[in-house]
Amino acid sequence: MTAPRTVEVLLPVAFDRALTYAVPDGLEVAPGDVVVAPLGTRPTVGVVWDGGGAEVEGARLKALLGKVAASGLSASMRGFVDWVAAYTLAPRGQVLRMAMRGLAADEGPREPRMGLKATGKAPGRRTPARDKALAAAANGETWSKKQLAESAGVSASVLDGLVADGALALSPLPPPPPPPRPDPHLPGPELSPEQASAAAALRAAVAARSFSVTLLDGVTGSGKTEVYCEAVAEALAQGRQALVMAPEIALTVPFLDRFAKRFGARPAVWHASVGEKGREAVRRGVADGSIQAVVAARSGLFLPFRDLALVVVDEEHDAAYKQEDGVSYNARDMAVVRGRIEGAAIVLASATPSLETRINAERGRYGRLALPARFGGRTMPEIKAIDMRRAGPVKGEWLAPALVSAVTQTLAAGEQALLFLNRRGYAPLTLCRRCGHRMKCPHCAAWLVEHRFRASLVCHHCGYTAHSPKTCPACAAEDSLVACGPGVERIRDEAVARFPDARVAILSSDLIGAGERLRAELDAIERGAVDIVVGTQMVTKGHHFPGLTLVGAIDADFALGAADPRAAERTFQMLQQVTGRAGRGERPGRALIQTHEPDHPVIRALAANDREGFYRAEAIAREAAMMPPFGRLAAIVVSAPTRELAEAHGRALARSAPKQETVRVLGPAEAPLAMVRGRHRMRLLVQAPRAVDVPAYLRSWLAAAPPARGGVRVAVDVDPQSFM
DNA sequence: AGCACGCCGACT
DNA sequence: GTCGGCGTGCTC
Repeated sequence: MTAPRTVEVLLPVAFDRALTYAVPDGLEVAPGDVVVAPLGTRPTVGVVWDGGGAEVEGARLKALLGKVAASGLSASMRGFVDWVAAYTLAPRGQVLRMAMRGLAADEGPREPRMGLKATGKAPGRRTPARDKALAAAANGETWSKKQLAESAGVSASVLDGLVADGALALSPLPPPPPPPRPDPHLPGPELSPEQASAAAALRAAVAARSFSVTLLDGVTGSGKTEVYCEAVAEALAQGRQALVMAPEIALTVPFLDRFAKRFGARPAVWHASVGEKGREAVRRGVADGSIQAVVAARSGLFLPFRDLALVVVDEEHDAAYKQEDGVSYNARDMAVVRGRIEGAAIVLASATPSLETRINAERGRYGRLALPARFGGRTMPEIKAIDMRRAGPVKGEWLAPALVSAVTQTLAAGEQALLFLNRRGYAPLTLCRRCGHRMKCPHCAAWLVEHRFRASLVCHHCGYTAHSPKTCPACAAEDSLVACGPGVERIRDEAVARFPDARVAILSSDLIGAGERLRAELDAIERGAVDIVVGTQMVTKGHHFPGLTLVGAIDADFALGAADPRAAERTFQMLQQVTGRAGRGERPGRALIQTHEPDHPVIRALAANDREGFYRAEAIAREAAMMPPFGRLAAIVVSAPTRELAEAHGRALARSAPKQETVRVLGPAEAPLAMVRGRHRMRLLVQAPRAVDVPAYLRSWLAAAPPARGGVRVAVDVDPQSFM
């Protein structure tokens, strides 16, 4: 008797090893095939992985249950899953799960959707609603239930009644026409000479049919989208596929419309709120090649493209590319890896590239295309700092006289002003005038932020919410609690008081809950129905406000003091993005930055419009802070139900770190506790020289680390945003 | 990720 | 006496 044929199958569960299964007679399977395998008590859909079978005692071997018609995973896709799992220290099955999203287990010929058709038979009973429905259906065509109900102006239950009566019958609907394909041969927009030469370089990178990474580094308003769309056009013209990734928030209708305008059809869309049906359709289309262009959030990187020519990572600096829960990865960097595996061209686009991408470009690892000027002869906004120590407002107000007069001029000219403050709510601190008590979060080491509109105090770290108290919880004094510092709500109040005739709108993520309301506000601003916008970082995402000519940054440098090694870079990026909103329309813009540190390098670089100088200085400062040769960063994230457990395990882990002289572990003391979704979190930071294999180091560390008990969980965040 | 197994509190 | 809470560990 011969040994049974076996295959290795990876299953989409949080499990690292592929399992060995017997292949029943008559079943032919090859690596990449989607199969059904028994796992524990349940049949589970998985993928045949390659690699020789490990020895398993015959008694424990189970047999595959069957094969699924769905398109499987190519060798390069399997390689990508393996690579990401190894790099992020995630179980391979968990990464496979991401690569299987949208996979329909019952994939095969679709059953036609059923519609309704008039039979010609008269219904048993006639009512006005039934007459309307039959009149609408009288053309003899098959209608979808929803369309028939809508066009007849009756409810679906009327139609159900007619079906029961035999006047309407179920009938298969013709298959929906395939969605229109984007057409790369439509004439593109007119490009400036700079845009045209960048576009030609990107087209060439795609035409080369090989792996490359190019930073498309263009100031706000330089027309990066038009440039990378030419690269997309090249990929489409070759009959190959293009993926455009954008931070979730940017996947808005205006963005898709811009794409549609260039290519005559909307791209396929892939993000969190696309339903299961839509996902299946996109996955299938991408796998069989019928979909050539996809616009996606970070998870789109795991789609099984048949012939991927190009990945564009728009706004590559955006923190939304980093996934923190489950498999922790940065989609921007994994895009580079995927490109290397697939032999695709990668374009990283940003007006404010991340430091690491700039450095990779400077060191020649990535190519760089620069668009240093705005499109259409428009100028960059003029930026001035207001020294709040010398020319600040009186106590209790937040708008400096110079900013107030600038707003006055702007309003008089019929233009829009934006007052930017990256702090939600009314006031970041509430304290007792009598005893000095500060309202703090019971879970985090953070102050509670007053939200006056909601009459509550909120922790912006963990979401803890309490009603605003009337008396001091420490000394019981009445009317002694005072709001300290500004949030956007407070700035709005001040703007309304200062400019009583102006129409003031507020734009912050607090509005997101009411998505409809946010859209209405954005529309109003775009139409010019708003004079002053008070907003958080939200305003930098996606939308264009052509009438905006003045930006005032209220508290520009408040984040600069933070211990975050990226504080300067983040602040510079944020202020560049915000000030870059001014003057995108017909009229030139300007920006005023209120600061207490006018001599800070970030503020000086902004005011001098010295982008290059800032990047150069910051790169040197960052290297110094990392103490060369240390460069790469990783974090071990400990989470636990209680603060004590998180701290105890964090300390135990730090003690157990392998003593490698070339790796530095920064202990729990340097990384403050936070609470996220009801769990206390602690981060241990790891610094290592570039030559060290960080994932391997972490793997060996965790293998020997004290076991996590009592609900403690340990996750690894190999920070790819480093100088690799 | 599921799902079973296991060991402690309030119910028919 | 059991039903069921979710902590722990396994999955060919």
